[in-house]
Amino acid sequence: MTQAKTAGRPYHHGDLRRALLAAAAEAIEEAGPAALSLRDLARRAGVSHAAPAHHFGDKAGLLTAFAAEGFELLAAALQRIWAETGSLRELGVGYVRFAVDHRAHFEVMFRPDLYHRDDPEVLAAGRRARDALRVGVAAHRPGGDEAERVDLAAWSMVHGFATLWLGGAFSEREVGDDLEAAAREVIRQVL
Amino acid sequence: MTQAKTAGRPYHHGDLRRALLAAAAEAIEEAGPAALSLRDLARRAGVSHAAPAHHFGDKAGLLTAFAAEGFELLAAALQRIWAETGSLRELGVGYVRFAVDHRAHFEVMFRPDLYHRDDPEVLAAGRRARDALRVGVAAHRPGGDEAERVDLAAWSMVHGFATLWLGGAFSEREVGDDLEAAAREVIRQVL
DNA sequence: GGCGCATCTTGTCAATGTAAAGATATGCTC
DNA sequence: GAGCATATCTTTACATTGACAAGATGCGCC
Repeated sequence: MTQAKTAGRPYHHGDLRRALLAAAAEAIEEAGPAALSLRDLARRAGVSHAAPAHHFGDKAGLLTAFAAEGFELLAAALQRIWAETGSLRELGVGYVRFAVDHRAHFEVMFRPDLYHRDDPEVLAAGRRARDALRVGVAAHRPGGDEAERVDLAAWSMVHGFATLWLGGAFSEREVGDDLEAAAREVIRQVL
Repeated sequence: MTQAKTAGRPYHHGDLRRALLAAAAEAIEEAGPAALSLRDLARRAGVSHAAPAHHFGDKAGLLTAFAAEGFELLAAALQRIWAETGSLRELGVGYVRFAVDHRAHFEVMFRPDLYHRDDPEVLAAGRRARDALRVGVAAHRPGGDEAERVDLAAWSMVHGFATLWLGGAFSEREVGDDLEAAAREVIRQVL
């Protein structure tokens, strides 16, 4: 027979890899990375529970690809912002904006115990994102050790702000509900 | 019979709750919170696989207690530092130091999808830690909105630095191997 | 001395990750 | 266009886990 038990479903999905990564984003946004289940992703994509293994090996393999995708997205977003505004502050706001808009990716990217941290693609994508941040600081404070320290401080700042916001650590009284406004005020403190 | 199958093990552990929390710290330091297994903790403590459920209900319950313990430890550490030095910078260094010295606790505390975020004990302990940070900023920059913004910036900064350090996001070239020195330099940027 | 209750064990079940082996489609070669 | 190698997906199976229920044990209190 040419059809599986579920009528209308072809034996070959066609674009399963992409579908699984999209399903992962959904699932993680709903319940966090800890609750992620490969079998649930397979169900969402309409394939058998063992299908994901072919594309990603194991669960960590899937999250590796997911993290790499996230770093690519972040690098692209930061490069676009820098090209359009040339503003270091906007670069920082963009970093925070990315964390909130791509919450699932962000939560996996910086949790390397969930994936294969030495995978070449993740490493390369991570470097691209990191470099996209660095150009802004280099332009703002050119030269030497000073720039290096400002760079670390700026990264720490926006990363911490994004992480705390996502974790719900800020009270309403502290930050209100306007993400970008709050981020801009905080970023101003370090520039 | 008064002995379980493993000779020498009494039926009652005596201090199982504390033993399980200690085992959790070990296990999480070894493999991260995602790989934590209640049955493994039970094995480490030398009790049956269902024993943890009595003290903590379920896995999230155990992590709730673990997070609360972490916030208590953090609050105590910060209060001690403030009392001894009265320095906002040292308060920040202490925050980073805590994250590294109590890595397992820190990694759970700010991941509320792992535990019961609305548990009264966690909420209270979290507030105590938060307040311990705030006093430093209030003393350093007294009065009004400005202090509020500096407070958020300082917290974001040290939290981001600690998180990125723990995640291995910094390269050796960027920070060297001296945690406190690197933290001090970065903190200086926001004060 | 006995009773109530907290503590811990044993047994069980559904769900999950992973591996192995088989089924099906796709594309390349001739 | 026929046949075959290979990528893709399914089925089956197994060990591990979290959670629940029911029973065993012993501590403390009257």
